[in-house]
Amino acid sequence: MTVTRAQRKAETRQRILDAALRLLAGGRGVDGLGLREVAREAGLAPPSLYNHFPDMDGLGLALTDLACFRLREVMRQGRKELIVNDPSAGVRDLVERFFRYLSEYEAEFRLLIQQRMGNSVRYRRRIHREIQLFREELEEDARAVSAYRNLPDMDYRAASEAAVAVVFGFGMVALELSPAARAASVERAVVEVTMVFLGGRALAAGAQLGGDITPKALS
Amino acid sequence: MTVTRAQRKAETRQRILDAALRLLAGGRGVDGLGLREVAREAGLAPPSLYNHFPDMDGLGLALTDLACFRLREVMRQGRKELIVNDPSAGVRDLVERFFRYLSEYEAEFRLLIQQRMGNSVRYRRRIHREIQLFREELEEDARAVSAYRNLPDMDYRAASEAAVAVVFGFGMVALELSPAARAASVERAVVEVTMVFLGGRALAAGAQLGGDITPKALS
DNA sequence: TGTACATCAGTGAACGCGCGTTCACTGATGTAC
DNA sequence: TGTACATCAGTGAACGCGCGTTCACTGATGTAC
Repeated sequence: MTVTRAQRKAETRQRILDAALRLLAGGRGVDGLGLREVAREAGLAPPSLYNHFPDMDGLGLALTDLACFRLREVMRQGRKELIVNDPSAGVRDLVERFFRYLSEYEAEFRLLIQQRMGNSVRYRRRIHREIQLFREELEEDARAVSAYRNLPDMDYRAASEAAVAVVFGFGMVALELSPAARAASVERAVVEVTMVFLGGRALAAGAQLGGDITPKALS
Repeated sequence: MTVTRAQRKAETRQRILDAALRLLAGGRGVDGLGLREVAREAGLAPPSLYNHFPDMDGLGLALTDLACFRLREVMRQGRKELIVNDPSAGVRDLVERFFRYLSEYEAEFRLLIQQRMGNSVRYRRRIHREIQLFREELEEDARAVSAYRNLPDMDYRAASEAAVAVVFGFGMVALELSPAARAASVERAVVEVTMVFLGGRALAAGAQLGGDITPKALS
């Protein structure tokens, strides 16, 4: 079987993206990437990049898209039955999936977070939308649990938003940590996400700060 | 009264920092700041900056220090009596203080968040420490509430960590919002921080995800 | 299948530009006597 | 207080450098007949 020109082109494009991600893994920002540097890392002459991206900004956008796509792909794998049957296990699954994503695609996550605060409105919007999608899935999951268990409604939007903030907060801190320390964070992350959803229920039940709380017997 | 040379120097230094912050307010990262650009904005010749900072990295560090100092200064003003007497008002006060900080020192906050994910280990550590201090204060506040009201202990560390994540999460999103939209976020932020601490109590009381919750009567 | 032509991914050399930084110098401010 | 000298914040000119990008070209791959 022969390899077509289009296939080779696609491969080269991927090689460029991979090279860029390898450089980003070193901790630098996407703004700090040089065209010549990326070309060198990819084993190409500098002008070759223009055969694949209109300019450096285009490369940045492609990287951002890649990272958005991956985040969605990985975080979409939550199993609905697990979540409604055993919400605790569902939360643990979510957190563990996120930490696995983090260890496997660290550079991409770093890119997302940096670009989220970066200087391009376009990228920021793109990433914001992606995070919103993630939040909406969590919100749906929380709704599903309530429905399945006949629990009273709560502020699903607020709870899912807080949970996302907690998870991404862990992501940002985890980038500084050794693999061992990261593993130790998983438990705390589970605890904190659990707190958020329990707090959502408590608030809906009329609990107030400064008062105590009793769990009702599980049905 | 005459103005000493040292005073003039300090003023010029401040003018440089202000100029840099003004440029950062435009949305760019600190890495994107050019020495000539900052000098121009400050009304100085480019080499003058070397009389105040060893190099551009030194300027970046000074900006980071400034931003850290301000965050601490603003967030330290919480009143302990308010927190223990009326924890709900305490949370609201905290959130409102944060949003006021955000509107007044937006460029500095942006700088902090960008540098937190930036490429200098030094800056990252510096900012991480600062956020930890903020968290520890929150933790103390939560402990104080429990002690004052004879409530059972909870996981104060996890709760304060989650609360900080929520607050900073709002900060990051708020940077994209109009002042009106920001004002509307305040309520949601209050709700979410409340959820976190209520969830801390609920978890300590043995509540589980998927179960319901009853508040005990306030003592 | 063979030939002539078109396409186009990749290249080497060159462009103008703004960067951070250095340096010798200026002149006002500060200091010693 | 007056004078002579030292300090040092600020300057204008210049440095070498690497940047993103352009351009004419090469040669393998693809296509038409």
